[in-house]
Amino acid sequence: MPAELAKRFDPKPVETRLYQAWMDRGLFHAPTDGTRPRFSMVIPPPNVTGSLHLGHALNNTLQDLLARHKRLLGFDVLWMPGTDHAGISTQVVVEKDLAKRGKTRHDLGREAFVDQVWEWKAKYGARIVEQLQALGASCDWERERFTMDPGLSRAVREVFVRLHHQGLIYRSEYLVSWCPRCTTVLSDLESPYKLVNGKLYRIRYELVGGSGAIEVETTRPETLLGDTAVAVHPEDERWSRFIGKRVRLPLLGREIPVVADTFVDREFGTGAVKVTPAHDPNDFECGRRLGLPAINILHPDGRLNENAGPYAGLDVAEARKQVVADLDTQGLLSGVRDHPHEVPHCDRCDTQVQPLLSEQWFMRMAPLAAPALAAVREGRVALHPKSWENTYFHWMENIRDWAISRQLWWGHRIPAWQCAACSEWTVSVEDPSHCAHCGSAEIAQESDVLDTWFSSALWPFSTMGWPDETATLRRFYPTDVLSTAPDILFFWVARMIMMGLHFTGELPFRHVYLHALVRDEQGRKFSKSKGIGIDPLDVMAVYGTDAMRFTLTSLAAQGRDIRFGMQVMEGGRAFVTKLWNAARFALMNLADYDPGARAGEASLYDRWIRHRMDVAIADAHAALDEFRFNDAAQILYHFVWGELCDWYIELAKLAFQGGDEQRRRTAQATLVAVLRGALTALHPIMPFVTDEIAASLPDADGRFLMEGRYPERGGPLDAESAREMDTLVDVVTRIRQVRGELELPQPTLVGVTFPSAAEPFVGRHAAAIRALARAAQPRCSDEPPSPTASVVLVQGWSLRVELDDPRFVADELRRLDKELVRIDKDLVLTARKLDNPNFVERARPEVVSAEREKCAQLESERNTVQDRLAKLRRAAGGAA
RNA sequence: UGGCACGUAGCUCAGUGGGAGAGCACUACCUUGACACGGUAGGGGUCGGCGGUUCAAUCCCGCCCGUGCCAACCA
Repeated sequence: MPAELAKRFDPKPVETRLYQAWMDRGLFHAPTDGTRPRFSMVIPPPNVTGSLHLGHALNNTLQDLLARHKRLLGFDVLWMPGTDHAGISTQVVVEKDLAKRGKTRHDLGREAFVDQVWEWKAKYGARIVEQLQALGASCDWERERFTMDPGLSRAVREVFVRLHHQGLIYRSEYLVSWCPRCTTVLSDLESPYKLVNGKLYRIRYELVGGSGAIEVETTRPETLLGDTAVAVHPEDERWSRFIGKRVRLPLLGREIPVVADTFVDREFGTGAVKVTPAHDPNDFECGRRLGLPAINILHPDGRLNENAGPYAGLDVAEARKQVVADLDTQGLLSGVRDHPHEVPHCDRCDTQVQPLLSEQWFMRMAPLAAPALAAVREGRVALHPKSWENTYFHWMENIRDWAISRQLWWGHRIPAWQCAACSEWTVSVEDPSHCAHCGSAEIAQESDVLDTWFSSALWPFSTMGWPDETATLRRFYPTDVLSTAPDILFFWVARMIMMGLHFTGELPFRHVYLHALVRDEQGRKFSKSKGIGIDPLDVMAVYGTDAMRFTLTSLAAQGRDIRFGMQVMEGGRAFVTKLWNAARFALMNLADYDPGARAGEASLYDRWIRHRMDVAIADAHAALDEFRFNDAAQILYHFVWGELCDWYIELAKLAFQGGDEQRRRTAQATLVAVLRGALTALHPIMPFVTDEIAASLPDADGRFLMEGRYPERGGPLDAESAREMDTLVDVVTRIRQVRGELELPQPTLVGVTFPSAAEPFVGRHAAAIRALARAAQPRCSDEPPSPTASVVLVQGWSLRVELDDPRFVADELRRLDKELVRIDKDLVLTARKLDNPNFVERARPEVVSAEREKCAQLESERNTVQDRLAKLRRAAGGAA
């Protein structure tokens, strides 16, 4: 029995109720013993400290769309959800919390602090999951994973140990990017460059023995405390006489050599550069080449250490001020100028990163990158949009070793133990009791943890139980699609490909969809720190989740960012409402619908709308196959609004209001079928409103849309029927145009006269023409038109709209003049082409003949219009 | 600095080697029994600029300008 639908759709209660019902029914759970085809994805695990932002909303809407789409195609779908432990972010959050109580993590000690983080996670970690659920995400929550779960932690250890044994993980002293606030090393990717209004200081280094000085320029004068050389270009004549001599380091008085190295840019500054191997990447390389010592002047917390002599204890900024002042008073500062330049900053806390020499664990990337590069190059993994592949190649070809250790407490502690007796490392999955090298029991585990991305790189298989050969892994790995933000292409996607290939021998996914960046109305990137952003939960509260999902989907064009302001939501909401109202109309007319009754022969209108639905759904599927989400949304929007509502429902009213019982029954059957088809097709984009409506349809059987299938295609619409429907649409549209152009008062019923050749057509569609064009009963006659008629050409017929009022003659003359101008304009363009012998000879024949046809058509129209104009003018003149 | 995108109606954006499209906004008319978050019609664009290829360029190519992303970065 059809239920009544409320006058307005109220999203909130429906969303809560339906989501719970879907969960209760277990619709999101993917069985491992299924026999149907399978489809799987892993969610990009959001940061456990995070909350849903619009980028997540977009990405997860699209993934949910794919998941539901595949279910409707009959796949067993696994969408694996979970969160990651976000080492630095989470630790920072909990530390801030502690700071409010005047404590640091060191007050608690490692173990107690980690307990504290787990507590925090238990309390707030579910927030992001709840938000995903509010979005409608149909993840298999029974399988939810966290990167620090025992199973995933075991996978991390397993991978670390295997890579270490394979020589792909090593420990080494290296110049790393160091965040003094977080007191940890950062990877290159975690330290983006930002423009800083720095200064360039010119400093004199006096030659030992006193015959002159070398001037160098630097943006970080305080690093001179760690200088171990001054370098010049070997072929630089200005400085060649200094090479091999020694200069006196200002302030500290240390003697350091002048060396030659080709890395020096002769064009820059004085052409001489101070060398600080412990605190600058270029200098580090130079120092290695020339065997220079490296003097570390920094404490991990960013203050200067004892090597800085009198400056020890100052932080970098203070030291810089002091050093500059001292240089100045000693007359060694010969210039200062502004020098804006790019300096790496900590991705998490925005502190300036300090290059620092330290012992770290590294992963050797080149051997892992090679097969991952080949996989994309050979198309075994496809990136969408394809334009990202170049970026991927470039990065992978120039890949550098990955610093994987982090000086944090929250994360996967590195499974390596150093022996107090022999200093060797023992690396093992199980905690060892003694040194593998000398047997000593005095071993201590490395205190560092692994970069969070190390565990994320294993996500597609660690979530499925690897290294065990689980049923889930067998059935759902490798996955089909990964959808994610382009800014983590290297952080995450590339590393997953490398790890997947290395450890499972398979690519972790076939397709990578890199979604658009969501910006605000001014085109700015959303940013937590700058307070720029729209909370998707606010959007959902105001407009409804379906409206937001639809809007985001319709804006998700490949290769383009999304500018999102609240007002772009209006369209999505209007569409939800339109669908709702169409359903209300249907239900009003389905009160006595009998699903069991044999439907009679379908009318042209019935067959047409079913066909249009088939086409729309097929087109939408083709769009989804190519990740053209916006096209899919637009195709279905146009079908529902522009065809179902604008035409079919208006035509169905005739069947419902007329007295023909058989026509009414077939229209009912068609309406139910088409509405259910439209709801099913839209369900992946707008799951809530569609399921809510579907449950009210008279053919509802208690199952949710997701448990069903897309409608099966009917036969094609025969050409003659298609043409007839086109003609009807044209006729109605042309009459409406005349009404509009002549500004006829809306309630006026106009008379319409067709040529007698149109009699069969008019006989079949008189009711439709009357209703849709607001016309009186159409007539058929070949008599010449009366002077007050407006004549339009449609599908070869000369159609008359009877105005019956001489006042409209002037309007009609104006309308015909306008028409003539348009025709003439087109005619000139066409004639110009046809007069060009090159066109006639070289253009494709079908183009030429089409042009000829058009020309003939235009000429005939022109004659008719001119003829009509002449007659009207004569009549008007005669009357005057 | 290099690579890659993008620049189309007032706004947000589709699109294509053979007469420029949608939604919103705007104008006019319409409170017709699904819907004013609506209906019908209409106005509005040298498709960033300059060259080139072509019978034909908004589309292909080159250069330039503007915007963005990615990568690198000279101390």
